[in-house]
Amino acid sequence: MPKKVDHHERRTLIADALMRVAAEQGLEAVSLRHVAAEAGVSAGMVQHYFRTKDEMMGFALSVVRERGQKRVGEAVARLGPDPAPRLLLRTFLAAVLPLDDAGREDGRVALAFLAYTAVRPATEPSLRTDTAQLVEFVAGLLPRGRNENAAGVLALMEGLGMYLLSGQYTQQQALAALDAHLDLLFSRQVSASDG
Amino acid sequence: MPKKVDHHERRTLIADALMRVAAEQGLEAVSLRHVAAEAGVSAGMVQHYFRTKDEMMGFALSVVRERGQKRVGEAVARLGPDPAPRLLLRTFLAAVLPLDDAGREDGRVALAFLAYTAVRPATEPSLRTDTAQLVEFVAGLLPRGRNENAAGVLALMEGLGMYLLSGQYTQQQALAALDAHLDLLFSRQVSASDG
DNA sequence: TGTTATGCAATGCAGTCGTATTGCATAGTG
DNA sequence: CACTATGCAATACGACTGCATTGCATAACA
Repeated sequence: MPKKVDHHERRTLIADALMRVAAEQGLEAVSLRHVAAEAGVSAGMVQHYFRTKDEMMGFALSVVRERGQKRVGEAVARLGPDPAPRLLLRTFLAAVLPLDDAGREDGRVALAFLAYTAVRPATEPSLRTDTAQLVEFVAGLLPRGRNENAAGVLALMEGLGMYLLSGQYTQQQALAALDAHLDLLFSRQVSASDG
Repeated sequence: MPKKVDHHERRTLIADALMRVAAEQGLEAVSLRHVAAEAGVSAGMVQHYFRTKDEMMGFALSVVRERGQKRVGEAVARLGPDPAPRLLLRTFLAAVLPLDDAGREDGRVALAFLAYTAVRPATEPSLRTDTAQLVEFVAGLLPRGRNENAAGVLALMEGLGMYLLSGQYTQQQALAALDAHLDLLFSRQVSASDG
């Protein structure tokens, strides 16, 4: 059999180019030829590794997700064993937020994909992460009686991400809002009925 | 001079069709001919009322925003004069969330536009609402000492909206998260709840 | 009633799209 | 060495895009 090429590597190379195009010019600018040019390869090669455009999009989407999970995992691992719940939660949330350039680029792409998949139910379950699991994870880190706020924490994070991406909040504002929220969650309060 | 036609009405008619297409098939499916077909008019007429596609997009975007503001305004006005801060805040937030079908459609379109304008700085300032003013508005409704949580409230709302649109949270979950957050913010006060 | 600016439809054009097809160089196998 | 599956490039094709242009009916004004 002929040439041996690392398929996955080639596909990732192309997916990276796709994400660069999407981050800079939006998902509508993503075409086979455009991606090929960005990747510095021929359009034929893109076709060779992805039989259809949707297949390419799907693969790129999976790369985005994996990259995000990897970033979060590394940030958390950097905390060492048995970190304090609040610190762990904050690290997790901050790792998801698009704070540095790389994160911003990924965030732009993720946002584009979100709008993209909002219309294509086929690829949706891939992006529709195990949010329920995330909610449980967050709930486990909150003080007792605050379990009901877990979903809100994730929503706050997502919203902060959007405001960051659209440039309406600065990094400082977003982190301040995040910390203010954590203050609220981890502060001792008297609630009227059960909290 | 010839026929007298309500320009704004025609443009709105076309923009409505555009939003229907965008809500159902995404913004990439928005083309002059497609929108014209959806509106039940000729492609030439669309061209007649919008000299360029970008002009049409911009107008549709402004319609989305106006519609949203109108919905919020009406919901707030329905409260009557001098509503309690928490009720006013909750009403405002719930009015922004995509809870009914109409809101969901508008939300889809808004999301598509968000990703769209994320790449086109020209139209961005139009969508980049006076968020700062909103933050101030929210801050004025929060109990004293909670001003720093205003930005977080907006982010939470935005995030809940996204989770609602992507189907990751149900209405009940989103409203529960919203109320749990309000409970936290208004911890000393009467907790309200309604469907 | 004639004039004319306007509303609107139809067509054409250059460009891009996704994809199917074809051709070929080549590296690994027998 | 001969063979062949594979990597990859190139091209063709029909559909679609935004936009410019053209033509014409008509309603308001002179």
